[in-house]
Amino acid sequence: MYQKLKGTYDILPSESDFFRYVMQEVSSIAGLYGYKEIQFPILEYANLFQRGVGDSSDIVVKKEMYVFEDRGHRLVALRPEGTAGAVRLYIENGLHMSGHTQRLFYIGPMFRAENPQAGRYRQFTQFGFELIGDPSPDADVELIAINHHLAKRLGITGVTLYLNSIGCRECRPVYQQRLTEYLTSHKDGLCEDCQMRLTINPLRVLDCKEEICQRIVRQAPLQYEHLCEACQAHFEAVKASLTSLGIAFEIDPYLVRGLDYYNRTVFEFKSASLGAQSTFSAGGRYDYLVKDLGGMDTPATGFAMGMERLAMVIEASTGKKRTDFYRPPFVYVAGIGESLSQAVWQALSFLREHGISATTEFRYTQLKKHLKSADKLRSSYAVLLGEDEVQKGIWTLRNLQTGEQIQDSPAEIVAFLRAKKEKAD
RNA sequence: GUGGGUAUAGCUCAACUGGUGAGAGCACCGGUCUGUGGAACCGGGGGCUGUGGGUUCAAGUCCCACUAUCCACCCCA
Repeated sequence: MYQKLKGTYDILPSESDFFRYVMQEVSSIAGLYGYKEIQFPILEYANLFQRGVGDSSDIVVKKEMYVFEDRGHRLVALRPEGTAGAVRLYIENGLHMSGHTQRLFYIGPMFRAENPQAGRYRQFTQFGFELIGDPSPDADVELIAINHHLAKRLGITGVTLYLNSIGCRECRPVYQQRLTEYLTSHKDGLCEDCQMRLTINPLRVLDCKEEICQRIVRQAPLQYEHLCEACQAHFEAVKASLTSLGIAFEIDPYLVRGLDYYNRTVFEFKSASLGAQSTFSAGGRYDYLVKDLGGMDTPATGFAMGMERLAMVIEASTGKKRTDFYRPPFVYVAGIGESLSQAVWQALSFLREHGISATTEFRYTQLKKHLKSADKLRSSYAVLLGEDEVQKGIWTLRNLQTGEQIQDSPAEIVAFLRAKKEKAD
């Protein structure tokens, strides 16, 4: 038997309405904030991601990218994240020439060759929001506000927003220097991994979970205490704006982003209901990336949300299962007897033309079978079509919850159903 | 890449310390019931017990390897 690849998953027909609901809510929020959807390839030149994501990120260092040579001997990769592709799209299509800030969002599959775990897949879905061209603190705040709004809209509870500033290319090296000095002086007390991190990316030592490292880290100098004036002002403005919007946050001085391109504001939304992979949305400012990828010097900020994790959070906080979102066809058409195919088709078409979802089982001729099918599909109504109805040119409509039946002309019944359907929606 | 748990029907799980043809519930199909479903009753199909080796008179059960899956580390959405 063929099996799906490790770290991938199937969405079954009983679950797909749930995911569609989540996606619709997200794109509806995007619309409310004036974000336009963009689409870019899943497959790109591998060096776009190597540049974009950064050489010290684990995606590159630990070879978590799906990279291969295509038939033209081009080195290509399945995108491990969306920002690099979005920025490439921005630059290649000259969107900066439009003269205003670009508010973009995307949704789609991402790929990382990691070992799967609860809430972590090799193929997963992210929706990302990117705000390109605005350096203001309030641009960062807008993205956080979108997360906040979305959580509220989806009925998510028990989430915490963690916030930090990681400085800029002016103040970060100064801080890193101090941090490195401090950590080097305590090198012997650090775990093996951290001794290595010390040379690659000392910031990573900060969120090491080893107790021996934690003891040293607790005394370490903190970035947000060593911000330059401009970064300090930016960070204060973000905090002030969040406070005035009534969005609660916690400063996490050890919050560091895995991707190299971030500066200043970084944030994560975590849920206690998720297990070890508790972050379901994360983002921050990336003022250097556009230029690094060959564009003009352009400030930018954004975030990405993991759909699978978001789905788990929704289930945990609403108590609903994904199958609870299933939407059955509204009407089931039951053709009773032989040679009714034409009448059944006419009824189905008439219903569908009026926006009413309808289905049938062509293979059944007995009413009993039909009703069982309608029951299994969980349809609300059944249209009964036998020789009587066909001769008289009427339909019998059965309410499948109450068993109530009425007979009327197709036009009247469709009008009735449309009213009922609007109520149900 | 590393560590631990698990692997029996489509799903959830049984099968005493190894011992006669591997069971149940749900689901599925059919019948009781040829224009009235959800219930009940009766019947039916389905499993080389994850794969491959080994120990034994005898393996679903014990041992080894592999694979898959879950959880965790690393890291991340």
